[in-house]
Amino acid sequence: MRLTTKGRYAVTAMLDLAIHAGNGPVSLADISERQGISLSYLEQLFAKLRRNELVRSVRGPGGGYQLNREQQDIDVAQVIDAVNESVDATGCGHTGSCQDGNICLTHHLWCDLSSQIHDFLSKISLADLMARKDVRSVAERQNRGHNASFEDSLISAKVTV
Amino acid sequence: MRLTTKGRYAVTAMLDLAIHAGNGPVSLADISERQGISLSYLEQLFAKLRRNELVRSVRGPGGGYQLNREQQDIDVAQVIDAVNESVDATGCGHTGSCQDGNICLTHHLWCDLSSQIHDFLSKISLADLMARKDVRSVAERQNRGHNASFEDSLISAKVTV
DNA sequence: TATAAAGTTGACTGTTTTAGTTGGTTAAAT
DNA sequence: ATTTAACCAACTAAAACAGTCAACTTTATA
Repeated sequence: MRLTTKGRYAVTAMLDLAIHAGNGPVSLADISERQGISLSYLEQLFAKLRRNELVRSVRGPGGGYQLNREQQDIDVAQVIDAVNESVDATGCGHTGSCQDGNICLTHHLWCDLSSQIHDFLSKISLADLMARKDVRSVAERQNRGHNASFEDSLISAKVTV
Repeated sequence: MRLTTKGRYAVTAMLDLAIHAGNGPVSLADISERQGISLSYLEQLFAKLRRNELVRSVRGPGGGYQLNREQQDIDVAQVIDAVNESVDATGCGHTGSCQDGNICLTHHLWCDLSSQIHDFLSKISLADLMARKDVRSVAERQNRGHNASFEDSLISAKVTV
């Protein structure tokens, strides 16, 4: 199991997409600038996110990416699964052949851990993240830092509830 | 964050140590044979486990390793922390400087996940694992497979409760 | 229609980690 | 003295990570 910047970047980028939705497609260049993630690396990640039908793309000028489902229907586990090869803590991929055909001494422990993590992450949707105070204040800071129009910011968007 | 064979090996080896306690020190060669882990790799792992005072060693013939505390006082999180550099899901090591000095959009999410995992793993002790049916049946199989005396097996040991 | 913005794809690269191996040295029991 | 086993350090092959680079295709718009 691994959770590295790859999975973190993917979730961050998807959240950025959710935050800046409503003004049409969001370009990877914008996400790159706001979140400090290399553009070329984002391209790789979004190729996977698109293959997993979490986002859809619009080509040409003014194009970019959009969420392919409602914010409450995309959870963090799905995003990480899309770019990583799943959050599996076992060494055998749940097949149970960890020690030459048989299960190893700690097989069930890692199964339990895997489902624990997956449960936790799958219960958090992009909508849930958007609602969090800490997320909103960071988003606000990021919008101030750049040439974002006030219209484009989290506060003025319909997100304000 | 990463949980690979390194951490899994460490927990498996510690559990093997717990299972075969009571017959004096357990040699790494025995663990290597039973659990299918390279001897030299075990040496590296046990160097860290010893530095973290989870095990103590006895040198010379008949020597080996023993748990340095009671089985119920060693939990899975401690073992993984000893060989890995902790189960931290953040990229900044909880410092909060993920995006040039400030926290990134998803910082708190990874903090939450980290404590979730740590909580889960720290509540499972070696004694807990020993009590599990699946662990005991695997241990039994492993003892049958080798030249282990019946005295040495999990069932005949005082573990039977 | 030319141009520029943006996605799409594939190959490549430096670095780190993993999972070992090799080859020794010490310490202690026989 | 010999053997057993812990200790230790250096090295390695393979993989993954994080990212770069270059060459496309699609599409809006001037």
